[in-house]
Amino acid sequence: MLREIEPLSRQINTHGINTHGNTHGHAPVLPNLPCHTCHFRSANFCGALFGRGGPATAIAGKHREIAARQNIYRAGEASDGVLMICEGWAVRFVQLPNGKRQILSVLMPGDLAGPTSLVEDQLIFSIQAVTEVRYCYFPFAEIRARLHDNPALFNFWLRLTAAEQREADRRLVDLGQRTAQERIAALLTYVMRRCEQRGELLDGEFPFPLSQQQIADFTGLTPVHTCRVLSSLRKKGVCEVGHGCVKVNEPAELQRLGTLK
Amino acid sequence: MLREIEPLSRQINTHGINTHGNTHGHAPVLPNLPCHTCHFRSANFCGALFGRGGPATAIAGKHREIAARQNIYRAGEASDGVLMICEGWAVRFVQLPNGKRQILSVLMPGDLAGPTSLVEDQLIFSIQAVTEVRYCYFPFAEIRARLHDNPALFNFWLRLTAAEQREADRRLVDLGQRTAQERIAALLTYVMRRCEQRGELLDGEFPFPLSQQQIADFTGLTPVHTCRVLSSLRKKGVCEVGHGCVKVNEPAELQRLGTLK
DNA sequence: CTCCGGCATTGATTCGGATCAAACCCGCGG
DNA sequence: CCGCGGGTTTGATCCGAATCAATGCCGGAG
Repeated sequence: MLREIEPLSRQINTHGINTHGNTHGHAPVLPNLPCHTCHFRSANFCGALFGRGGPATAIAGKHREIAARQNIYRAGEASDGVLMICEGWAVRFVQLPNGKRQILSVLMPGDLAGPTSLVEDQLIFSIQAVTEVRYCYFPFAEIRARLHDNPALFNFWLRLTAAEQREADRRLVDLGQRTAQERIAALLTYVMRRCEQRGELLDGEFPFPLSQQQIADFTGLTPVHTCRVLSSLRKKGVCEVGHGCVKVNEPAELQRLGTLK
Repeated sequence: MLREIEPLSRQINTHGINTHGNTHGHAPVLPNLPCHTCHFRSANFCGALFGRGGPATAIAGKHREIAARQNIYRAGEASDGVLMICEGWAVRFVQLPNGKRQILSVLMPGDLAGPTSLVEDQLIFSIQAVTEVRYCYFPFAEIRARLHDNPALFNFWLRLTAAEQREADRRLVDLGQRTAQERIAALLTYVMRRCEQRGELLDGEFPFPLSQQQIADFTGLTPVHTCRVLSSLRKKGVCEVGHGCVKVNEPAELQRLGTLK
């Protein structure tokens, strides 16, 4: 059987959740969750930003929370800051006029959403919470100012943009050259790796809150065909996907399917 | 009739051209083409890098030249610098083990190749000259050092990475959601726009040295199907592609085909 | 408990693009 | 002048994924 992913709500905040698609500009700030209790206080971006034990309040990253399925950011809105996912999953996507959508990337805790948007601009993508999401918001001006006199942050930023570019390149190859099965296997492998790093991979099992529709939007397929591929993977005994998580029985085989060619 | 694209060779250098697939590390440096004669001396990257009329030699960007079809950079090679295309066209692509390739982006004069690789790394893509190419090479260390005390360069860099990201996102949508005709129309429109900016769009006609095979590799299609789509566009009277250039009869229609949905 | 609505599943059919194959065109070397 | 070879064109066929459609499966509201 598949382990359930526990909804990370509850103990934090069940009231006051934004339920009508607001942007981060309107999502409620959580007053009782300052940076010093945040999981990412000393990791990745925040670690570089704050330095070793420096005062977290210097650059007021504000924690906010938003319910699943709500938009965190909508394409075209004014954007004067960067946000980091602290808890939960989100997707960065482009909404097409004909109703289709392309998911550009999956955002997991620690990820910055649209980091290259350090330049104020009309962004073409939107961001939507997949699960309930707690995130943190940093104004451009603060970051840019600090990039100059904070070498750690500067290095982090260069590495980050490089990594984003490389990931985008990889996805381009996926969508341009690979079959449905390969794309889906690649996605599962990618998420598995990331969960492994976060210590969330237990016995081949890891949380996976994306719906089949969302997998389809990510891989450029239809939900129907996505379902068939997942069924096929299940029949082959490679893995099972559902109920908010994935159980991988044959990691090597999954890896092979996603890397091949 | 279609206007021929004049080979930009000749008056510069017909001897000494690298004809055996070397990397920039081995391509001959052109001693007689210092920065002060370069077309891009005061534009884009170089403009920001050198400042207003500052000494071009401070950061010795070295001009090199390479013949069409040769590799400028090969995936996996050590990379300790950034290169800028000064003259000619190149493509940035991923070579797959099964012989297929995915072209990630088309590089035209003024473009930086793999700019996000300011971090030394194993790059997953290669770069190949489409026409004869003259390019310029800048070591990472120099650029990084100058990013700190050169606000113009710093801003340029932020804008550049943002623009790259946005372009990658757009391509992801193309490959994930659009039909063959739409992808090809989008490519032609993109190149037309860029040529227009460079003043190379005359009477709907602009240089286009990509082969059908290369268009196919860019769009994730087969050369055969690419040919069919081009034929269809020709029959519709929208545009003609061939002999190194494109003649667009109905820009609005081409635009529509590439943007639609 | 039952009804209802959204997601997942499965089958039948269609269609866009790949693949296979043959001819064609044209520049080039001999 | 001829023959060669790489890229282009066109036709016939195949296949992967989309589309259309029906059924099943919960989970939540009443």
